Amino acid sequence: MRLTTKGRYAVTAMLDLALHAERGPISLADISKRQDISLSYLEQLFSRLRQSGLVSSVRGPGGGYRLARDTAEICVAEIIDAVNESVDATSCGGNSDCSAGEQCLTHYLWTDLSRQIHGFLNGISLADMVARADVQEVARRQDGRAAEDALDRVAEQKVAIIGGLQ
Amino acid sequence: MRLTTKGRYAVTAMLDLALHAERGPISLADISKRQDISLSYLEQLFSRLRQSGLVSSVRGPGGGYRLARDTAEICVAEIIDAVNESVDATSCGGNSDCSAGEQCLTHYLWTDLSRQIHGFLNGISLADMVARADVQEVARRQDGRAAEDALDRVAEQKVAIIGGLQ
DNA sequence: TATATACTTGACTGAAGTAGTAGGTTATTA
DNA sequence: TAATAACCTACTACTTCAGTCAAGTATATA
Repeated sequence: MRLTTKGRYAVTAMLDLALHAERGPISLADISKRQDISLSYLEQLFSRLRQSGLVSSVRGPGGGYRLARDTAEICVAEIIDAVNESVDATSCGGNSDCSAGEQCLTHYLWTDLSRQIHGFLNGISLADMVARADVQEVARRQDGRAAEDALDRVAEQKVAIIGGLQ
Repeated sequence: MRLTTKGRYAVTAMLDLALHAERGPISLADISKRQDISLSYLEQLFSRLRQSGLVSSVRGPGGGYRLARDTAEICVAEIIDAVNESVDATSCGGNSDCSAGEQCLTHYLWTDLSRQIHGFLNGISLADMVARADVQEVARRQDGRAAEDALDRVAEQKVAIIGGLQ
C-alpha cells in the first residue's frame, strides 16, 4: 500500500475540476497554475483518469477536461485506483499466500486495515469535498491569486506596449 | 504514506515474539524460519525495534530477543513507526505547506485519513492479536511445521551417522 | 486554409526507497 | 575455547516516483 503525490495530485486535480465545472472544459494549464502541479505530470495522470472513464476531454482551443459523471457519483477511492495506487495493505492482494504459500500471521490485520481505508475513501465523493467549508476557503484563495496573476499579466503587457512606443 | 514488507515483517516478527514469549529469549534464526523472513533483514529491523525500546536483547548462545513491555502495552502503530514507516497520508507532515507554501485543496482529506489509520492501528495491541482465533490457528500450523522440520533434521543426522559407520 | 491552441504519446532521467546479501566483530555460555 | 547469536557496516539489484523533453495529432477560429 502506498499513497504518494500521484494519488494526492489526482484527487486535487479532480476536485479543481469539480470546483470550476461551470466554466466549461478546464485546461490542464489552468489546473497546473492553480494547484502548483507540473503540467507534464498532470498530462500523465489525466491520461489514466480518462482511460478509467472519470473525465472526458474536449480538444482544440478553449478545450480541456470535464468530469464524466456527477460530482456525487465520483468517490476518492476511484480516483486513487485510476492512477494505479493501491489502497490494499496486504502483500498477497488478498490471496492468502503471503508466507511460503500459506496465510501469514498478520494476514487478517492487513485485510481489516484495507477494509477500513477503502471504506473511508469510498464514502467520500467529490460533491462531499466541494461542500466542505475549508475546501471552499482554499479554493477562494486560489481563485483570487489567479485573478491577481491575470491582472499582473495585463499590467506587464501595458508596460511592454509603452516601452515599445518610446 | 506507505506500508510495505518492512512494516509488515516487523509486526509479524513482534507477534511471533509475543506468541513464544514463555520460551525465554527467541533467536532471529527461529523467527526467520517460522515466518519465512530473511535473517539479515530481520537483524536490520530488530536494530530499530531495539533502539525504539520495544525489545531487549540477550547475547550469546541461548540468547535472542524478548519484548520490552507487556503485550497489552505494545500497539501495532508503534511497531510500524519504529521501522520508519510513516502512516501519515499528508505530503506536508501536517505542516499545511503542501501547495506553494500554503494549504492544498485536499489537505483536510489526508489529515482525516491519517487520523483514521492511526486510530485503527493504535487501537490494536499485540495482546489483542495473540487473542485472535485466526492468529492462533496460523501459529499452531507454523509451530507444527517447525517441529516436523526438527524431526527431519534428526533423521538426516541419523542417516549421516549410519553413513559414517558404513 | 493556415495557424494557434490544446490534448496525446513515448522515451528518458535523477533521486530515493525496498529488499535484500555479504562479511565481519563482539559478547556469552557450555 | 568452540559454538552461538547479537551487532554492525557496506554494498547491490531493482523498482517506483516525480518530472522533463520532444514530437506528434486533432480542432476551432480568423
